[in-house]
Amino acid sequence: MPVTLKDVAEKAGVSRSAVSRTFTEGASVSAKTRRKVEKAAAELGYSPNALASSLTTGRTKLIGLVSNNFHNPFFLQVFDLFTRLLQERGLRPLLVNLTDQTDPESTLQLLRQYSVDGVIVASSTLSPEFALAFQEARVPVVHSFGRIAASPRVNVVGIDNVECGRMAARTLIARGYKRIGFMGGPREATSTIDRRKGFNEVLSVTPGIEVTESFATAYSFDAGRAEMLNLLKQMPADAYFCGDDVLSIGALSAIADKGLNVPKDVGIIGLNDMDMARWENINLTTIRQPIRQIIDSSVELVVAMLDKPERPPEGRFFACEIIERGTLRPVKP
Amino acid sequence: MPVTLKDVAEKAGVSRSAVSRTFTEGASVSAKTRRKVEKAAAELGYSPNALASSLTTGRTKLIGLVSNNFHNPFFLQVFDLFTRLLQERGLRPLLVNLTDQTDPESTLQLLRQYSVDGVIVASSTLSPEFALAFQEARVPVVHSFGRIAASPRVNVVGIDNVECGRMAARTLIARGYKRIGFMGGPREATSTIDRRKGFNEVLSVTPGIEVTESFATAYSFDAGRAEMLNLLKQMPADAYFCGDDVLSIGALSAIADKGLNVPKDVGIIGLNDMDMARWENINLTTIRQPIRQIIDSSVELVVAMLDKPERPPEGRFFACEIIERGTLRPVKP
DNA sequence: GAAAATAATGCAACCGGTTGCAAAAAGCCG
DNA sequence: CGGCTTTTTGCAACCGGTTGCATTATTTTC
Repeated sequence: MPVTLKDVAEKAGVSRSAVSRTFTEGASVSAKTRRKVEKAAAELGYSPNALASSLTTGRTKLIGLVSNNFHNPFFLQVFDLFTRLLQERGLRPLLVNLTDQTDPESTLQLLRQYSVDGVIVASSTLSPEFALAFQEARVPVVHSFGRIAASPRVNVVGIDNVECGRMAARTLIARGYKRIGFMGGPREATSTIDRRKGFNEVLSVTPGIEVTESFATAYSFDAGRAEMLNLLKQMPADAYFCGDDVLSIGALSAIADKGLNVPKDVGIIGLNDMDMARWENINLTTIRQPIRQIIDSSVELVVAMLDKPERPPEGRFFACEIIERGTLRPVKP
Repeated sequence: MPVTLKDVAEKAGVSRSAVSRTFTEGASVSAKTRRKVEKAAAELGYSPNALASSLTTGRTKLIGLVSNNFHNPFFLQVFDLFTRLLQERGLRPLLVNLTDQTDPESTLQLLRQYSVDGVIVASSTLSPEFALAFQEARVPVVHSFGRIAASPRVNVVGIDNVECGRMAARTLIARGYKRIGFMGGPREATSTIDRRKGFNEVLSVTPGIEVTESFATAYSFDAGRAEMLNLLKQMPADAYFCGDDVLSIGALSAIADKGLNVPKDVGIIGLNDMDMARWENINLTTIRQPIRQIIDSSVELVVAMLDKPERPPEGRFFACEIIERGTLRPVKP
């Protein structure tokens, strides 16, 4: 039923090769032939089958977009940007929702069956090993929002979470908070581990600070709220560095429940600067992750891999900045 | 470089057909051959190329997932569910972000190039014509969150927005509100048109009610906030039915800014019951859209179309329910 | 205007699979 | 064990394209 190359060739009175060349960038076709072919193609409503051509060219222009963060509104922005940027380059995102299936094997196999040209792993919770499995299978891969490494074994684009931990600590110290809490995301997430490390690194060399720590079970509102409700049962700290923004918002709701005031009674600083953080009824002080740059760079990197698959892995990390809003008290004069 | 059917056939000492049959459900292969083939395949790490096989079978198991709602957090839930349900059935979502490109032609062509088996259009703002273009091109299509029609020309799954408008109106009347506002989404969105219709239908036959109406420029926080700030310049109504939840949250932030109390000074009812609506610091009274049922049903319908492409178009609509939370005053005793 | 260089074209093989068909192998029966 | 039925197997053609190569047409050059 769908119209093929052959149909167009017959209608235009030329060979199949001629039709194929008409639709191939930089192939040799005379103006006359091209005209005939284009006319026939338009009349028949022909458009070339990308999958058939991929058989010989070895390129599908499909990019696997793999994530396990379908509950964090921050990632809607991530998907929006990724899909737009990929589309702009003529690439097509094949979306994979990992749910709790974090073993790379089955995903690798799936994406191979579809001959994706490359893979983007968008996750701040997956271990570097996940992306590494693709790399080892010689599938071009970039881990976005992944863990920093001095000499990465796989392409990674993201932020320096250790440095973010330091920034958070310094910020809280500068505001004069003395009893400070780390309320991390899931214990095993690399982002949690790294942020905690940087955070403690600074606080441990600062005299007169009392540090506590706890972990939410997920990067989600409910987990943040539950954890903060728990913390509020005893005497809470003066201020918390929360695992991310959505966790922070959960914590804020718990604090409001208890009738405490933010930032007077408890201060909160988040991380991500998701769209919602600037909403006036949330107004969260947070550490901004330069999402646009991260995603731009990830796409650029995966495209570079397509052209040069043997390109050695690279790590690209972007600086974060503190976004001052209303959930921390002002710096002491 | 990747291992093919031929490699496996040679290693196993059988014909290519034998290998193909081993991996084809219900094909005739002896146990002995199957064993040999599976052993060879495992050793070589073979997995069949889904795209090559699609050439002859005519099935890619790719489903185009098309949306223009990448800014509404409600749709993260939508994408989560769609991808999970499709994956469970062995289907692969090819994601298309419409941005402002709402002309179906280029999307249709794109999805044809990739020979998608079917298409799901997930949008409450696109006109029915969008999905219709696929239908007319004989591409199995389902419009999710689309507009209700008595005898639809294309498969649609969603809610009855007119009835939702009525529900909202009745709810506000029951609470004793007299000065009532409709704060719609984009003027041209079918969902806006329909909700407004049902809303006015009820209010126009209720004596003693004063109705006003206005429209936000998008289903977004900022648009909701801007519109409400505008409304608050003059004397606002007692209660508003807002286009959707994210719009409602924007409106709530504007109201809080002005120092007014919800629900005492102004009442708000939204629509969707997105995850965020139940967050304790939002606590939005809203009309719940049965998202799970809608998406289940959409996937089921698109699968049914794959098996029977000539299936006549069907409309499936689900009932909504009022979710009482904190943004409307209680019913008068 | 003829020879040489360049461009355009079609043939045929190939990409990685599937499948109808006829031949071969295996199973069944008396 | 021979004849008959059923199952398994390989051959070869095909799905919808691309591409190297040899052939033919066109252009350039003197």
